[in-house]
Amino acid sequence: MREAGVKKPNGDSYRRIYVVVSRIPRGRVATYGQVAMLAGLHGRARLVGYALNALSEGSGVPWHRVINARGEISERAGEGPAEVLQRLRLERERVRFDDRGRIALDRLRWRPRSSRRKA
DNA sequence: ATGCTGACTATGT
DNA sequence: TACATAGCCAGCA
Repeated sequence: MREAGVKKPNGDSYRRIYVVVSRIPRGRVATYGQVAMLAGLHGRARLVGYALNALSEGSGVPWHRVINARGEISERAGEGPAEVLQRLRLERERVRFDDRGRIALDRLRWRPRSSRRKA
């Protein structure tokens, strides 16, 4: 049982995901799993990838701030400019990549107040 | 209905 | 650190 009897239309899931992604501040990143959890979809990280894939260009959703748990940009099927575009957009927000093309998640991961313990 | 695929992750080796 | 597995779930043949 997921959510203990709480009923929720699956179509609503994408919308929730977009809302969460839209909250990620500039210069910060979040992982697919993290977005899923914040959207009330714990354990359904793949769904986040699905939702972002369905996004259109002028959606205004900062999809480029979502990366995988290893701190890398996930590769899409086939080859496309999306991955390169994602890195360029992040670098423009001053997000740095190391030699292996990874981001220092410990340092740049977005920590919303709701999941932040007192300093 | 079944089976496969995919912008994923946690865990074990 | 890297690879293999199992779990995950929507969309499509």
